[in-house]
Amino acid sequence: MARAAEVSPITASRALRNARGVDPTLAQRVHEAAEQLGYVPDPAARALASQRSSQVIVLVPLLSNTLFVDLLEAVHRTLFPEGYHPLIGVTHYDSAEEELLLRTYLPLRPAGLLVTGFDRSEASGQLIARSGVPCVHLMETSTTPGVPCVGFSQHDAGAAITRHLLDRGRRRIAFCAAQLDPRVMQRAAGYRHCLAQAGLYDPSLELLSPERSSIALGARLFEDMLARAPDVDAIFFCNDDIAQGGLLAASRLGIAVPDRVAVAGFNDLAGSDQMVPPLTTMRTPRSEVGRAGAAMLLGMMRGSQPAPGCVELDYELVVRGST
Amino acid sequence: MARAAEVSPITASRALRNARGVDPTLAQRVHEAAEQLGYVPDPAARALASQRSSQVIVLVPLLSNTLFVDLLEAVHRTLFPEGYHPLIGVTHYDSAEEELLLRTYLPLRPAGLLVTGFDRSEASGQLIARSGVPCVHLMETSTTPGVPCVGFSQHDAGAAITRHLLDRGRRRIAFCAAQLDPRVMQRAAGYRHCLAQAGLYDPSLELLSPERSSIALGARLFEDMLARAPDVDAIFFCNDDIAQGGLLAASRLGIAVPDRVAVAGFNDLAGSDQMVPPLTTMRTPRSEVGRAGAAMLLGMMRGSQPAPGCVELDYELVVRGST
DNA sequence: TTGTACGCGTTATCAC
DNA sequence: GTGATAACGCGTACAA
Repeated sequence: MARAAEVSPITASRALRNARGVDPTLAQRVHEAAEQLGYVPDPAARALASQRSSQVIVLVPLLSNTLFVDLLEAVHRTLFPEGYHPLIGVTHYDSAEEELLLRTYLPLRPAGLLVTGFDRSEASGQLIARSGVPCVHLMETSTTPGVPCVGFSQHDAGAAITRHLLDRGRRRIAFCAAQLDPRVMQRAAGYRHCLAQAGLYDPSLELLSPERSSIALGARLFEDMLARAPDVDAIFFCNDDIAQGGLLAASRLGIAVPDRVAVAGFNDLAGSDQMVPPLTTMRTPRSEVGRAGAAMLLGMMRGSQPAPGCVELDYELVVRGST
Repeated sequence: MARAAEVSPITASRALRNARGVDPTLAQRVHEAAEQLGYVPDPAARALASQRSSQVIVLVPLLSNTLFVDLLEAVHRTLFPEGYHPLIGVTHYDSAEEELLLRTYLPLRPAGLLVTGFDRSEASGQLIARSGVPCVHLMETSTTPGVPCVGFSQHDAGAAITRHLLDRGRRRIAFCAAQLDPRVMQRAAGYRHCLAQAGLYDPSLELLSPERSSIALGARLFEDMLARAPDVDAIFFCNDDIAQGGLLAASRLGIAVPDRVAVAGFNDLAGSDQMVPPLTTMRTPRSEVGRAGAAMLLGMMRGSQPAPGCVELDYELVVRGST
């Protein structure tokens, strides 16, 4: 290949990497030769020599929540054109799985690492830190300075939608949650904070299930909640999927929404706008989190000087018929 | 590391790969030494020397359809414990994107390749063939012998659910579809075939939209279909998400399901059992497709002698309240 | 700006 | 069953 372009191998190498310090004429010749020969540099040899691959490990809890699909989509759109290749790992909210994924993929010497939230095992944290691989945390914000992260305040967003229910005149506002991951618990804290300030917090109106979030579970939680506290006049579901399940249960049981019970969700997932009635929810900036997080990582991978801090994004209340 | 175990590097290499022809005593010593040192073989060096990595490229059209998420989950569960690592690529039903992904990832010298269906560009097909990488096709079946694939007959499944509607006494059976990928069109063919045999095929009852499948689109298709042919007494939606949208539209418009119009979906996605009324649908074996496809690939990667052919799996009609 | 010499960490080959 | 040697195909470091 270098022969075809009549340059030394190293010049070809530099030209193909678009490294600086190569005569444009030679670079041109190299690119043409590569094109004609269909030459593609071997990523393995490249990784071995440079101790760095073009892969970026992206760890998400699930793919069954479209939230993370949107996030991944944005990450891909941002990284791929820059020559970095996302390698998706699914943790299932399991720190042991996350650790195994890190042990498996960190030896690939990835160029970067994108992880969800801050909650992980001690061992995982150390694996990341000792690897020296640039890492950005997504979906949450941190108060610790110097930690690269892009997210929004789950706490405040949870409080904001609770306040919306208060503003609608509701007084017996319940909270139904599943999964109970850190971000859900932060929303729960926001809910409590908001109601406590209003003097309306009642622990018996919280229904927390460790089960995997699903539409079917939402239906069950809705029924359980109404059976337990028939006087509830609003329910804040921690995620749109269980909120949709709640709305469907209401429809099945003939319970008027929002007249008898208002229903609010979280994340504005697909289909929420099509429910009957349409679901009030909090639109969270997951695509923007993916984009900005990947962009921050790009900077770090290329050796940005100023240590990037924490980027806090906005969420948006979407008021629809269910409240 | 080899020093620590007091053996030559090559013996260590063989021991760690569990290659045959190593004294169990030495192998033991090597494994212990690796354990103590926290030694992990470098995948890049391994790939460079052996011309083969442990990665398996998996190409799916979308992640927003939980069908493919289930598929990927099963693939991961099958490959990962065997030391192979799925690398997910999303094509968005775009052959140019698929080709780019192949051009990008094939140079990694993956151990195997898992692709969705048979419909791809000439160039993509050649890239795969010339790479020599073992490849299994998923979700469809092929009549061509010798092509490794795991799937089911989309055509017959489409015909079967249409027959169910006939059996329910419906005579004006419509077909609503989105996305219009090859598998959707095969279901359409099954629908036509079934109705034509019954002498009830009416092209004006087909509504095909190239738009991306979604709940919102399903609602729109439902309304359009009823406006166009008020005498429709059943609608077969090509996928559960648009079927769910149809049911929600019916609920919103006060159209009785199934009394006025029966509704059937396809794939049995999350939430279909929670609809009001619950959605009749075709349960497709995507997890089994993932598992069996990955298992077939495992055989090929390890050099199975008998060229694996086509595995055809079963689907299952799930009758619920909507019909 | 370009080139030389070397090494990255592992496995293939072939001898012992 | 085990080991010596070489090579995999690039990039780094330094020299020119």
